[in-house]
Amino acid sequence: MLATSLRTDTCGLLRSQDVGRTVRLGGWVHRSRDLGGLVFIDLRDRTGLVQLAFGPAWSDAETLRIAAAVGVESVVLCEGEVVAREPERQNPEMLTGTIEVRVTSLRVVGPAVTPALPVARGRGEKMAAEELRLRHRYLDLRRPELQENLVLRHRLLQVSRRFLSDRGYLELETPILTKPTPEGARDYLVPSRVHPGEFYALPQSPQIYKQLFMCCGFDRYFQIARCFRDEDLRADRQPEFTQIDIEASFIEREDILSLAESLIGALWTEAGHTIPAHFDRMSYRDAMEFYGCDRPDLRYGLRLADYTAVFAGLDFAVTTTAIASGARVRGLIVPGGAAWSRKQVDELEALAKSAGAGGLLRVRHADGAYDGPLAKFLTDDARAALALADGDLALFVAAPDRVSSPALDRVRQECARRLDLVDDALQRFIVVMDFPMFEEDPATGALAAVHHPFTAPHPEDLQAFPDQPARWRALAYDVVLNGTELGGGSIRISDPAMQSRMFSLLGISDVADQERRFGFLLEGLRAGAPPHGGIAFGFDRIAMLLSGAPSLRDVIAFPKTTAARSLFEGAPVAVPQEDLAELHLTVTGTDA
RNA sequence: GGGGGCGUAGCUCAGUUUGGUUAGAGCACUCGACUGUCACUCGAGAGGUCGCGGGUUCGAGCCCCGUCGCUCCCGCCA
Repeated sequence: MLATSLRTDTCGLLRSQDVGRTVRLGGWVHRSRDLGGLVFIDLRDRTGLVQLAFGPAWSDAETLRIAAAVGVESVVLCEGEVVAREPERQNPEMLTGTIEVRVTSLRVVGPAVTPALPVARGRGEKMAAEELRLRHRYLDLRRPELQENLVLRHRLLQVSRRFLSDRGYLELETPILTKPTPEGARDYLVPSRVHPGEFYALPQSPQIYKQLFMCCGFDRYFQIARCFRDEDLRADRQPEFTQIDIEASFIEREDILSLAESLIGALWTEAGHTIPAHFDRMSYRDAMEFYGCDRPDLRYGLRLADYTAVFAGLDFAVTTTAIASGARVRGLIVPGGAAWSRKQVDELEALAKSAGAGGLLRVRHADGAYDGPLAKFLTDDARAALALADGDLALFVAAPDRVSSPALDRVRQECARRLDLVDDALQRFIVVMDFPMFEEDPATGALAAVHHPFTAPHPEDLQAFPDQPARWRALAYDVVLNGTELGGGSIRISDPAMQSRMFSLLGISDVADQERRFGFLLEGLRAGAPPHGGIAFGFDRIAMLLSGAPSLRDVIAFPKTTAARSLFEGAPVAVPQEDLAELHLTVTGTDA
């Protein structure tokens, strides 16, 4: 399939059945071994490696001379015969190890300077520093590991397209030059040359456009969409990233979720995994109550529980004061945790404190005795209620839920890590749903959208608490795997009056302001909008998980550093004054 | 914006704790030898702005101050 005018075959696919054939190959010199009279070259292309053999019995003197002299990473064309290797000369570590190509002619068509970092690594040899790998990406991307990652990425993209297209979803494109949105993440701005002082923004997501597609009747849309957010980076966060963006009309929540389950199933299948056809649903409320976070890792237990009743009657100021002020005492019981040293438990407390908790209460039960600062305050009833088994460590936070949840989440994760409870082979998918519509700023009381301002409120809550939006749940949902959010979406607001009310609740109460900022959505909704909703998956993150890569940078061909720079091509850069002038821009605040 | 880690030969690292002769090793590279290697082997050689700038000192890779880059985390990411 990959044969061309210059080659008959590719390196990595040659096998014993090719013995006797005369082949032409092209590739990169991966490694070479010059034994004097004999020369061996491992030739590499994207399909793998094959050993080229050069010897006086079949290669002429000039071919031998070239083979001995060619440097690694040079590109060569060769012709020769595929020969079976004698059993003792086979290399079981190579897929092509039962054969070799006895080369009769060799041409160096792309001589290479000595590579700045090694492409072929010896066993156990470390990779070059990531800074250098990014600086010399043209070499780093030659490594089979990264090639495999990008090939898997390609296959996942094709599976996504085929899957969605087969189900009637249309791949529709949306603009890259869009309108700035003051909400959410910072925009990347693009100055307009023809309109002085005006700017486009790169899209944070195609959200509004895909809703407009629904208003237009396209009914089912998808896009492998590049999105841009000008926020600080992480190992799993890049300034430009790819989403599988989906929207559909005349659907309800479960329609989208079952589509999501099937799509995830198709992607995981492509990567060689078998996963359940159905993901358990969990309410946001339960996720926070039992795991302290909205994307719990269910590969292990250590569930949180409410121990307020146990502490209510105790003569212990820390908990009684907290309970009196309306807080709860929540915590978890860690089997085996009693073996940890004072210092190890202190480290857990430090973790809880770094998440905002005032402290971490602890009591352990070992050799029939209760131990720890809390132990002497525990009555017999309290001990019975806790029901600690021998070897258990119990950890508590007495604080409002908004404090205890993140603190206990961190503690739970660290305990699981220490006890080696995290089974990497498990894939625990869940759908978290019924998120609150808004989160309240504790200082100002201002409402902010938990998902985004186009998410529909739960109809039950609209009915029950029409004037208490802080109590509304949203028709939003996240797909979560092992503590990682793979994607999320919602049923959207299709009623323009409701959408206008949403903007008001979020502080954009001026109608003219709403029209100026979101008029193009409101107009679309007013023109007749079907019930619709959708979901978007973080494609890079999925590719990262399925390839086993430790960083998003390993599944993106030319990624940015954590300072949002491209070390390879060198971006961003300063531009000449005259280019700025044409864009009506002046740069201030730099020393240049 | 804040905190942690790292920065020494083309690459990976040692040396920094306790300042002291000419800064070392492996791989890669150059030259030489070698007809069955597959991380070939053996011999020889070349290769250094110890990230950068300043300071302390008789003397700094090592101590101090500043700064740059990469990275991990917090904030941020509707």
